[in-house]
Amino acid sequence: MRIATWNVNSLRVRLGHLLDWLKMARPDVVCLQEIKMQTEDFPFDAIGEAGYEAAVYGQKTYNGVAILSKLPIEEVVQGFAGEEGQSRLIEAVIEGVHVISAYCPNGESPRSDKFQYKKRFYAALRAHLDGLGKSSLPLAICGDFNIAPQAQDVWDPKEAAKQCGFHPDELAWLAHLTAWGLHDSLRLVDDKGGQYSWWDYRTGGFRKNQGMRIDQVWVSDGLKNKVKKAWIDTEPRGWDKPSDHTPVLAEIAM
DNA sequence: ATGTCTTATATAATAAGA
Repeated sequence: MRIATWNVNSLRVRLGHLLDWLKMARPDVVCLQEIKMQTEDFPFDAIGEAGYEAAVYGQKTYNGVAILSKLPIEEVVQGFAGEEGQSRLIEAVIEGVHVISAYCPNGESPRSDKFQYKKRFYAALRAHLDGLGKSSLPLAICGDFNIAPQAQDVWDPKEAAKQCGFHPDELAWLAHLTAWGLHDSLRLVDDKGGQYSWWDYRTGGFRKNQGMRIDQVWVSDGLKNKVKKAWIDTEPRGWDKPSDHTPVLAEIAM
C-alpha cells in the first residue's frame, strides 16, 4: 500500500495539482490537510473520476481534512475529542489498516494562546491513540504535525527552537505522542538530513532549500517491519502556484 | 520586523491564519 500525506493549502486552488500528482505518483491512499472547504463543497466527482473514494471532514475557511483511497474505505470517523471545534482529524480503516489524516495546530508563537491549544491537541491525540488500543494495531497516522522531529529536519535549528515547529516544549509533546508506539517511516529507511516537506512562501524558502520536515507518515509497531520505502516528493512544490507543503509518502507491504 | 498566499467580506482594500 502506497500511502501519502499532503497539506494542499486550499483544495479549491490546488485541485489541478492534486489530480496531476495522483496520475504521476499513483498512491493507493492520500491523507489531505487544509482543504479549507466545507464537506459539501468537496470535489467528489473529480476525485471519483481519478479513481479514488473520499472520506471528508471539512469546515468553512480553515482546516479541513480528507482521506482518498483506491481501495474501499470503511469505518470512517470524523473528528476527535481534542479539536475544540476545528476540523483537524479524520480516520478510516483501509484493507485492515487504521489510517488517520491529522492537521495539528500551528501554534503561532510560543507566547500565543494557540501554543497552549497545540499542547492540548497533542495530549488529546495521545489519549485518542490509547483509546484505540495497543500499538500492535496496524495503524498509520499521517499529516501536518507542525513539528519537525529532529534538528536535521530543520534548516536553522537554533532559530527554529525559539519559534513554532522545533521548540523544545513541542518536541516533548511529540515524544509523548509517539511513545504510544509510533515510528517515523522516513527514518526507518533513510537517515539523511536536510529533507524538508514545507518551505515558507514569505522568505522564498524553497529556492534556498530553507525548510522544515513538519509532515510525516508515522506507523505503529504493528506496521513497523512492513515499511519498504519512504520518501518526500519535492516536485509539486516547484510547480506554478504551489502549496507551501509537498507530498510525503511511504510504501507498506500488505 | 520583514517577506507570501489563501479566505472572507464585499465589490477595494483589509484582516486573520499560517
